[in-house]
Amino acid sequence: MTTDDPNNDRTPTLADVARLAKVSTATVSRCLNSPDRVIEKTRTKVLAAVRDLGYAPNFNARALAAKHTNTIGAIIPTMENAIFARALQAFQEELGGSGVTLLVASSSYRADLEEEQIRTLVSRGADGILLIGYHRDPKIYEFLQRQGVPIVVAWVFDPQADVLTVGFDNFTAMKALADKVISMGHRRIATITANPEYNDRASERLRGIRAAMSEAGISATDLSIVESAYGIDEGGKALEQILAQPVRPSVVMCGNDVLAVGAIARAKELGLRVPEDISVTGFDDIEIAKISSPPLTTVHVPHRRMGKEAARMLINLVNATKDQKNTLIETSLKIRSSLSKR
Amino acid sequence: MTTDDPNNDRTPTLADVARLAKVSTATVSRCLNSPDRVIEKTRTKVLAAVRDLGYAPNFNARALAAKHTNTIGAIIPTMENAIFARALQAFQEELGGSGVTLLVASSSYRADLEEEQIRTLVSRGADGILLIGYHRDPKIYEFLQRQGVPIVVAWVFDPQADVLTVGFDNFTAMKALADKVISMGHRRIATITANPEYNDRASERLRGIRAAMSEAGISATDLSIVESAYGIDEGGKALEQILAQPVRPSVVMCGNDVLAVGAIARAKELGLRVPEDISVTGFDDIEIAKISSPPLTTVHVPHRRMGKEAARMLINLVNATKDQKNTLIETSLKIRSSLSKR
DNA sequence: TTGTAGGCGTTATCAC
DNA sequence: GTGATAACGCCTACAA
Repeated sequence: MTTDDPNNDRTPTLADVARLAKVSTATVSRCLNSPDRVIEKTRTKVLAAVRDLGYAPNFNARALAAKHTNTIGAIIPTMENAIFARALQAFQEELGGSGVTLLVASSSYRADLEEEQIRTLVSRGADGILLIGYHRDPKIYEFLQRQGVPIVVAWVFDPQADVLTVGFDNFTAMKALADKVISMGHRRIATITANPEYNDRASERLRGIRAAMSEAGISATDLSIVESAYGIDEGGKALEQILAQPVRPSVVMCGNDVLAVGAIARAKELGLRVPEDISVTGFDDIEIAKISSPPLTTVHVPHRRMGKEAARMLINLVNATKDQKNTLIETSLKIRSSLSKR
Repeated sequence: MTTDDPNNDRTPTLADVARLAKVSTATVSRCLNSPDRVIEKTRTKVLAAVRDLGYAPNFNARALAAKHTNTIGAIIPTMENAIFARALQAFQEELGGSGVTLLVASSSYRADLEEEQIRTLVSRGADGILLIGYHRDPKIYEFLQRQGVPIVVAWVFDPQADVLTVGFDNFTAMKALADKVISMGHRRIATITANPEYNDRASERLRGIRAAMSEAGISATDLSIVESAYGIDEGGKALEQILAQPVRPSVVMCGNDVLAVGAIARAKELGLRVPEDISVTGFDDIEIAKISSPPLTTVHVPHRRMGKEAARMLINLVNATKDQKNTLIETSLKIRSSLSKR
């Protein structure tokens, strides 16, 4: 065998294909990327060589030369939650339909990890990035802008923001639920929320509850707040904290459905009846809300629609097809039996 | 400005850093990759330049030159299921601890998509890949081997397989549960399962039920099988199919917990009491199993441990640290009140 | 310890 | 329609 015999065991390259098909590497490249720019006969010849060699293009080399990757990244707080998973699935489906592949990372709700992952995604050449929630170090937005990587922020709707958002108004949505709760006679309210300091969805929802109470003339001191990580067990523990307080609330408004079903389960374990002894509400309307017993009163969020819309916006943004605008996703109240009159 | 003025708006490169720090690109590269191979003084100088420019290495260029990416890929059937999410989270945590980043893709339980994603991961230069389940076209294994990309297969334990596996024995685990079910007096059994043809976990579990029945001298005709996609609603629909059959079974053994809670919810909606009128079992022991009402009898699978172990094996495999061997993850029965004596 | 220079596999700009 | 050939940004012998 001569030195430049292509038939050794390293993975085949464009050059190998070109040699076998007796054309130039440029032609092979064209066959793969814009087949119509090459004559039928040579195309079949090249494609045959591709198949014979089991050639697969080297993505990194391609990205390096082409300066785009047909890849969009997404950073979600966690995969261990149907909420994000559902939206992400729709996001991916929509992307796939346009031939772009998705790169996912999860930040575990940690700002430092998220920042790291943003840099990773950028250095990997993501053509665009999906982020959850608006609140983060301004430097990150500057960085992204400098790098020329377009982003879309989901889960919030904010026409004021200087980035594109797709989502709903967390304040209004939770306020609507709180209005309903109050209209049913509840005065002493407890809430289980994520740390609102670094989570704008959580802080807006909390603000919604406060606004509703204030409007109804209920003292802010009648709201007791427990912060908790998201999780079923965590919801249960938070409920225990609430019950340990001197005055028992008549309703517990939870930051999401996962916390809520955890709270319900624990309440029942402790011998309380839901909703007779204590009402519970959630947020998101994921599948467990329906099968919970009692079924959960919650705010319905069309996650799949949001994911799909985010993908559409991002694709258009990357292609600079046209000016995109913020898009509002409508939410609605889902009243089920975990909430009853006081 | 001269033509080679670095101070324009394209993103900075190694060369820019080198110029600013007045060293060669090789030195900059070394500073970043093996800092100890360069003297303190020049290192600080270089690092300062890196910061000033906001330089971030181009991942694709690095991968192209270095021929490895410090990246491991994982393809899971779906993200919309806590089962995989939980294992994947642990997988990622373990990888992160070793400085390797994770690339995730989800195949939607479709063999064709999975194959495509495997090729994508390979062409992106993944140093190793995690796959779920052993059953797939042998050509894929050949391809992976030719490309020199090591893999680990999770969710199954099979010492016979010619690839590394980490998981449990689906047959034995489900048989143990079926043994228990039968010991409680059940004779007419129904099962809701994923299509066993392309899902070796499902087919092994089904085989486990059959073996237990056979050992107990129960006719195979006393098993009624309903195939279903995984999902809460799907579980409910499958239960309806079961109830529509002439003879009602006394127990429904589900392929996973998600199907099981869906079946329970639907049964209750239809006025049946669980377990008095019909018992239900699951598989996996995810969080909803505990909060289901009644709580779900199921097979406990330590998903996080499995994910962590998979990461460890893959890292060692990539580094060729030492010979890896198949590792067995122990499962256990979780008996809760959704199963009662016949 | 540091610098020089060739190469990694593609794409894209030119000619022809 | 096709073929040379120069980038793309980084790593890594090899030399100094």
